[in-house]
Parts: sequence; C-alpha cells; structure tokens
Amino acid sequence: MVTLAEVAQHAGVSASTVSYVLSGKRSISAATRQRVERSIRELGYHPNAGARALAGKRSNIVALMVPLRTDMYVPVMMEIAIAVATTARAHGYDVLLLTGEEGPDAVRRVTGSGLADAMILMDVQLEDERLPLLRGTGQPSVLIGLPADTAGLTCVDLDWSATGALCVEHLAGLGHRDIAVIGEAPAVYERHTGFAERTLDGVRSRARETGVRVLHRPCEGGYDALALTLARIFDERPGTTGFVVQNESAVEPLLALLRQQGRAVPEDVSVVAICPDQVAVQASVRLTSVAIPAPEMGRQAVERLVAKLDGRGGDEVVLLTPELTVRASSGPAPAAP
Amino acid sequence: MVTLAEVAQHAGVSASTVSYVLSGKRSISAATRQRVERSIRELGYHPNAGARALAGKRSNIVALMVPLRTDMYVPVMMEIAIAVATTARAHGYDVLLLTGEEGPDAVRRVTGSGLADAMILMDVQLEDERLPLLRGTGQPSVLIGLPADTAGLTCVDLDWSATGALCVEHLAGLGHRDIAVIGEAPAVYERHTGFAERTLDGVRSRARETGVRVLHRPCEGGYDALALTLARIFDERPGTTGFVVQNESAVEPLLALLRQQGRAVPEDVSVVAICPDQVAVQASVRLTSVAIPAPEMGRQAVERLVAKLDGRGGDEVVLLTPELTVRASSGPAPAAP
DNA sequence: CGGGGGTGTCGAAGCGCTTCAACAGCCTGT
DNA sequence: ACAGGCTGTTGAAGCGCTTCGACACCCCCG
Repeated sequence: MVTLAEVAQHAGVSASTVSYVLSGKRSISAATRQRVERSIRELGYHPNAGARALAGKRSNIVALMVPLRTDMYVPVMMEIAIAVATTARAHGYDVLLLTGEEGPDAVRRVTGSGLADAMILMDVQLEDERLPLLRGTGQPSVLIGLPADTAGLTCVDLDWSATGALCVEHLAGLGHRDIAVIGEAPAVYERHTGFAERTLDGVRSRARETGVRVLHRPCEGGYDALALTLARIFDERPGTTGFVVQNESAVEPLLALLRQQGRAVPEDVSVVAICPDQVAVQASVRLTSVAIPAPEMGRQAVERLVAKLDGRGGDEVVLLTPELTVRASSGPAPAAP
Repeated sequence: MVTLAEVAQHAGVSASTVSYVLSGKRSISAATRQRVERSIRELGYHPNAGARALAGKRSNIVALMVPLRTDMYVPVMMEIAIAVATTARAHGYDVLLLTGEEGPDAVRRVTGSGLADAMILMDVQLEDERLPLLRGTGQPSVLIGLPADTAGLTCVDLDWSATGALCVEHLAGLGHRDIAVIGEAPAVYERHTGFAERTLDGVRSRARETGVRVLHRPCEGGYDALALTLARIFDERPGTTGFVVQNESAVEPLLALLRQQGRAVPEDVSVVAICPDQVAVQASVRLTSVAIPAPEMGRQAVERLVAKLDGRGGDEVVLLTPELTVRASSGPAPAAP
C-alpha cells in the first residue's frame, strides 16, 4: 500500500506539500503540483481512508438508513438509494448502508464512532423514535419523509397532501362524484407513516372543496386482498366511478378485476395511480398517474446534506410539487344511469 | 466525543487495558473487565472508526457493489442488499454501498484506500472487467453471479442451469411438448449476464433429453412488448402449451393476454415462472414457480466473505439448489386437438 | 523455600494523514 | 537599499486506537 510519505519522497517534496496538493487548502506552485500529481499517478496512490478520517475529523461518508421491511414501494426505495449513492459520489462522499433494524442504536453508533459525517433517514414515521437523538446530537441529517414535528430538522419529500388533492381534482374535474381511495396495507397506517396519512388529508380536503364523496380503504397487495376490498367498495358505494390507487401491488389486480366485472376503463370507471412512471406505462392500461419522483428525492436529500456539511443552509422542509400525467385510464364520468 | 483514554481514566486503568477488554485479545480479570465495561456504558463510549481502521488495519466495512441500471429484478437486488446489510451487521461489519457506475475504478479506490476490507459484487457479467483487478489485488471478494471463468474467485448464485432444467422437467412431466421461454430484455443477453444464458442452457439440454421443443424469446417488460412477443410465439408454434417466464414484469401481462385470448391457465396453457415467491403468490393466478432465493444469496455471500476475512476457507463456487413450487398455473397438457 | 510458568496490566511506539506555526526567498514601494 | 508583505514549502505535533514487549505478581512443584 502506497503512503503519502512515499509519494512525497518520489516527488522530492515534503509530506505536507503532498497533502496540500491533494486538498488544495494552500497554494502550491504549478511546477510542484504537477510533479506531485505525476508521482501520485505513477505510484497509484490512494489516501488511506482511516488516517484521513482520524486526522481530518471527517470520514467523507454519509449513512443511508433504509427500511428493513419491504411491504411498500420497494422499487422506489431502490431508486432513492441509487440516486443517493450516485449524487453522494459526485460530491466526494461514499454511502454507508444501514437497515432500520438497529433503529435508534444505529444513530448512536454512527454518530459516536465518527463512521459517517451525516445521515439520511428513509421511511420516517410521524413520531419517529430516532428523531430526539438526531436533534440531540447535532449530527447533520436529512429525512426523506415528514415527521409530525419538523422543528430543527431538514426534510425532503413529495408533497403528498398536494398529491392527494391533485388526484381528486383531476377526477372531480372529469365529473366523478364518488371516489374510492385504495391505500397502502393497514400496517402502513398503523405505524403512522406520514405520507399515507398526508395523502388522505389532501384527498379529503379537496373532496370537501369540490363536493366529492370519498371512501378510503387500506389494502394489502395482490389479487385476493384486492378482490375483497373492491367488493366492499361497490357494495357500500355502488355509484363509485373514480379510483385513486396508492399501492403499487394493487394496480394490476384492480385493472384485471374491473375488466373481469365488465367495467371498462376509462369509459365506466377512471383510475388514477400514485406510482413511479415506469409502473404507470407498463400497466395493462396506460395509467393516468402522479409520479413518485424517487431519484429527485434522493438527489435533493444529498444536496441538502452536503450544503449542511459545508456550513451552507440550515433546516428546511423541501416539498416536491407533484405532477399528474394524463394517460389512458381516466376520462369523463359516465352519465348517471 | 468520548475517547478510549477517557474511559481508561474513568475506570482507573490504562488505555491498553480498555482496548483489550474491547477486543478480547488478552485475558483480563473479571473485576477489571466489569469496571471498564461500566465506564464504557456510563460515558456512552463508541470507538472511533477512523482510529480503529488506522491502527488495526481493518475498517470492518464490506463494500457492496450494486448495479446502477434497474432493468431487471429490482426487488431481488433490494432483498439481496438488505440481507447483506443484516448479515454483515451480525458479524460486526458495516456495508458501503457502491453503484456499478464507477466500474473498475471503484474497486481500485476501495482497495487502495482501505475503505473496505472486502467486496461483494452483484450483476456479474460473463467477462466482467472488474475481475482481473479483483484477482490481482488479492482483495477478499465474493461475487453474486457467475462469470465465465471462476478460477481464483468465490461465487454465490442460484444454479440457473438447474433452474431452467427444472422448469422444463416439470412441464415435460405434465405432457407438454412445445414450450416457449419468455426471457429477460434483449439488453440483458447482449451484455452477457451469466444467469440468463445459463438458464437457457439448462432449458435446452433438458428439453433435448425429454424430447421437448423449445422456443426462446427475449422480451422487454410491459404489455405492449409482451403482446408482440406472444403473437410471434403462437404464430411460429401454434401448438405451444407451456411457458417458462424469466422476467418479472412479463408475468402479469402474460396472464392477462392469455386470458384475453381465451386460453385458460392451467387448462389450456401452463405457466412456470422464475421469480421471488412473493411475486408468484400475488399474481392473478397463483404461479407454479422456481423461487429466486435472494435473502439466502445475500446471506451466503456475507458468510463466505467473513470466512475469508477470518482466514477460513478459500475460493469456492456455491450454487444454490433451485426448488420448484407447484401452484395453480400448471397442469397436464391438453389432449392434442 | 526457591525457581519456573502463568496471568493480568501497563507504557510506548506507530498506523498515515492534516494542519499549524515557522521560515526562506522573492517582489514591491518608498 | 531595505522594511514589509507575499508565496511556497517544511517539520513537527497530534488525531484515537492497536499491539508489542516488559514487568509485576501469584501459584505450584520439586
């Protein structure tokens, strides 16, 4: 393993000069710099991460805490993780992958050991037990998702409330008066994951404004669960003509079951999905949808974090504006029979 | 930040004693150990990762290189990543997330800087450009996936060839004589990703043995692409009664299209999928499938890696035995018309 | 009762880097 | 011509930990 000292010797300068060439924290003459850079290349030198972290008091690593469970939005999580890794690298940071498993202990461990300079937390609950720690330690951090109280925190998220409102608005504008929301699995609501509840808030308040009736039903993914849910919905509100789906694994079953029941999409029933664009265009009916901008969320989170680490910018809540794309699954409400 | 020296002072022992309590590399009297452990707890001490890496020459970090592209098996990748992270933590390692983006440079960087003690590579191609480096540096590593030449490498993978064979065997055993394989996207074959080609090998050789005819067609996911592919298949081989699907995003479209064409599953046509169990049971017809044991692959990879880091065990190729679960999508071939 | 072999603890060296204070040389202005 | 200010470079002091060799001390055996 090549060390800085060896590079220095090879280039005929002192170790500190090499260090300054690397960090750019002091001016170095062009001649010297080039000589040093040449030695670095020739010897294939890479600074030792541990030594650097020890002496410099920064590891150049950010921790990313992903949820352990995979009961929702797996592709979204993956896309966010990849965007985080890519953006972080572009800023010279590496990414440490933590699972939710360790919970608050992971925060303590990472903070205490100086393993990472900062953290990004995903799957934030409204009352998340990791938050007091984060507030306490002063560890720079960014949440992907909004807790109930954002004081002293930086958060990045899709504006779920606006997303819900947008879906209702679209359907209401097409003349639908009875709308059903097929939500995430009950477990997601039970652990008070913010986005699910916020979406619902947005849905309800816009429904009130537009005079639309809304029925909300959580639903596990898959055919069997959805068949049951759908039956109950039509049982309770036979006049339902609009659906908002916030559960990737319910999208396809819904389309199949509607077809099977002889309800044409979009002639008889309109469907708006909240899902990544890829899912929307690969479905059996190209779906009118509000996209979940996963890569943008990951990118934003890292940008905020880097800003904090550089001493720029403080706490803020970044809400991404949802965009609805009209495709083939939504149309005017059928005339009342 | 609490340091080892402070713990030592608090416990009334020397720094080295604390270090030995932590590492267990020398015997310490019960009394002293307890005193030290108490101080550690009271002060909330966490060893500094950088210092530890510098002095101990190991970072206790393993790098995981995930593919950047998301054109296949996203949930599988995610499950593997999570299994890797979980298993690694159980062995005292943290996981550094690298994307394929940097390619071989990432290997050089991580090896050279001592950032990680070892690497796990996913999405290995038959002739992977990272392999020469890996062989050269002597960096402990495990591949998830099999390259063409495994000499000097440790690999973990599902036995894809056996998987292909198993699918054919099942269908042949049910009397199907004409089988179509709906494969991954063409791009996957073009970059010579081992698993796709190996599956095909297994399919073909067992087909030869059982006297079954096979037609293989790569296919992008989604309805439109599959509709085209399916039309071509029935055009070329109208007597096709068995399908093997190795592409998650083609599963549901296939079922929907078959239904639409009035071909009943499993009465007229049998379908065997190669996919995670969760996908198989959530489909509109519960699918006979060979599971992709993602968590087991991640776990095994870490176990091998840890064994190597501990100086136990050398290079080996671990092939997981595929298991076929019969569900509702396969049955006896219909009598010839 | 004395020497030999454990056991338990300690001090010091050193891992490879960053950074501070210091300094040598040069240029500028008066 | 020289004080003063730059610019470019250096040596040395750590960062917090691991580990080696040394050293007490105690117990057991002859």
